[in-house]
Amino acid sequence: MDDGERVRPGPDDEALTGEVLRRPVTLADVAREAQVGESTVSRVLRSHGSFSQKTRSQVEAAVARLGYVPNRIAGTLASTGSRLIGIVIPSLSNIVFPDLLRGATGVLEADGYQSVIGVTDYDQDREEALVVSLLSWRPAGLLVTGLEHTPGTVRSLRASGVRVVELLDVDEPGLDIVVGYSNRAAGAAAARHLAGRGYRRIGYLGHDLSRDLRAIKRLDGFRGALAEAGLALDGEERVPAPSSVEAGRHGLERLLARVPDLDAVYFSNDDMALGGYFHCLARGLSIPGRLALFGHNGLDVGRLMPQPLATIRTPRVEAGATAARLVRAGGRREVVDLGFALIEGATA
Amino acid sequence: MDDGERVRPGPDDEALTGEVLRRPVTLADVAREAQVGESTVSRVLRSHGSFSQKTRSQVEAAVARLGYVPNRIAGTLASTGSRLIGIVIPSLSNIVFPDLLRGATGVLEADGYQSVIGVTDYDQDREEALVVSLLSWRPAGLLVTGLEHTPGTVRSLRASGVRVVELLDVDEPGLDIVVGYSNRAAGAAAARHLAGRGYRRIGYLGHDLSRDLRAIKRLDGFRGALAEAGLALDGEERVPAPSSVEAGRHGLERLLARVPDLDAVYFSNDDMALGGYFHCLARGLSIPGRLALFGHNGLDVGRLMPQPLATIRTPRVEAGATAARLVRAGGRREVVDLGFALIEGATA
DNA sequence: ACAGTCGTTGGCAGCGCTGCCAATCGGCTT
DNA sequence: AAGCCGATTGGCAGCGCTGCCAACGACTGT
Repeated sequence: MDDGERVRPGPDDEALTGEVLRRPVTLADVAREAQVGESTVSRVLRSHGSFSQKTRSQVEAAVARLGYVPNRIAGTLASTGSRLIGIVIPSLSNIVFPDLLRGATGVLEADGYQSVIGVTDYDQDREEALVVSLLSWRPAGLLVTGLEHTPGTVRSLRASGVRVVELLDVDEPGLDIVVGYSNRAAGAAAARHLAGRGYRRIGYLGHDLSRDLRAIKRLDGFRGALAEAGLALDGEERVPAPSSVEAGRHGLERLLARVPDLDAVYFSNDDMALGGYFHCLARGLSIPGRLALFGHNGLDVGRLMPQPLATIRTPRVEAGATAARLVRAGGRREVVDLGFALIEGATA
Repeated sequence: MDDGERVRPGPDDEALTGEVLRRPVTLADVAREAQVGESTVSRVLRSHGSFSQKTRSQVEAAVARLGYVPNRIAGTLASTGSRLIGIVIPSLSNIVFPDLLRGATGVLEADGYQSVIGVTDYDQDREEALVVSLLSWRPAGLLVTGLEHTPGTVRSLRASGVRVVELLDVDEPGLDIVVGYSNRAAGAAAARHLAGRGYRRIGYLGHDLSRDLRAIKRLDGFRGALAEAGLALDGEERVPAPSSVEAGRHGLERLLARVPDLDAVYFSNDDMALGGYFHCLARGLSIPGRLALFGHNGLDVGRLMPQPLATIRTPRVEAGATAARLVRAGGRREVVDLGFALIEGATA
């Protein structure tokens, strides 16, 4: 094959070069190999525009022969908008957020998008830095958890002009699209359930809430509904650590030590509740006779305990999937409340 | 400020334009605003090369005034190597993989890298497609789970020249860097533990192993060590579904129905074992008197059960972190066996 | 006073691809 | 037979940034 002068060594004219030294294959190489123009190769690879069937096969053959992998960095720069979606979550330790990711990546990967993730560790300043960092990749959209952000984060988000979906909370106004459920309402539903069942000495066991705004809202809703039922929290314990089974187990022990005559406990989430359940099992406390337990999230594990956990199932995977769908659509600002479901279980 | 002819509208010369219509701020805008050259701005922003303190402040002021966010797409194209690391995992439902991600993102984010993730759903063909897709972003490195890949995946990986780390398994030769532990050895250790404790009627409860090669290796190691102790598996049940607490609970029920006189069960992982534990609790089977349980992974939840789960703690977060460190280093091919720890617990 | 140095700085050619536009080619209409 | 139209194709100017190189003082040593 003669293609005249060549500016720099190409992959096809130096059989002696080791693989590693060889320069990457570019679209121009494919064009030369397939005897067509660069734009034609580009069109074929993206199935965009028109070209003959013959051209298509030539290009595909050349691509296979050279092992060409398109460079999306270049493609993105040249066109407008990338196929990247940034996802910002507070943690990976709590299964809630992997669930969110799962919902989102499922939809995104099916459409040829890639997810770039960032983990804030519940730190709003870290979130701000991550948002800027993600925006520097010029993503097609951004999913962030929660509605509370620093002014800097809001400014960057606004200025970037990218579509933003805020997740898992609909209790405050959002920036653009909001997908989730009402944590206040969930807390209230839990309280009404417990009050309705006749529990009167109700306690609360939470984790470190200083950064978990949604857990605070649940507690807030819980307290409010309790008050409407003429009740109040009779005991409250907060473990100064992230939510975990361990915090739930040891926290309940401490809570009961301080307030022994509680007849029900509302936990900040299911992990905590599972820990509490284990504590009761270990101590031989009968459930719900001696003590009723109520969680939040509706994890699978709760459903499979010998006595299914009374809890609230939250739409985590659905929220991720819905967000992934909306973040690419051209629609306008909106709030999608996916609701939640109270699971009666057998522990309350 | 007079800067002569301008090719297209800039963000600073059309006060009447709405935010949305305004073209994004570029490095050239910052240079103009700061009265310096583009390369100078670039140097300042990357703290690379030399420049005066005065210049630095001018540039920083201009950046702040314009709200400039660097375009890493362009930066990556112009330079060599991106600040992206691709991470391919089989699932997000099993906490093992979020743990891996956690270890990796912790290290990567601290160094200004971003993680692009892909979920294969335990499908090797999907993995192949994802690898190509991730490579098209020209990542600085790639983390993939496991050592088994399609020929196509291997070819793409090799051809790309990017650093690859294979995770969570060291039982076969790898492509480049390998970080994990021996699943065979873990299975064997479990078997020796059970045999050593005097259990003789041993069963196995697994999930759908057709795609989970590491679980197969554990079972393989388990069987081997059992044989060395003069024992064999007396019962085996495989739930045709991904591992879950539910599969563990119902699977154990079926296993015991078929082989009632087992005195110990080895589970494919802790989720399954937890389900088994719940089944025993529900049925009032005493543990480990009537039946001993042994898991795999060493999840927190197992440690907090009324009777701590006998299991093997695997280095998941450490593997992610180690991989993240090595994938950027210039080192040579190597295998890093992080080992595992047998946790005696109280269920076996 | 002159050449050599070092710290700074700006200019500009790409990086690999896409979008736009013009050119080409058959086949058809009038 | 001339003119027209749609399908197909190639050329090339950027996209925003980095890397290289030359240029420019301000000093220094001789």
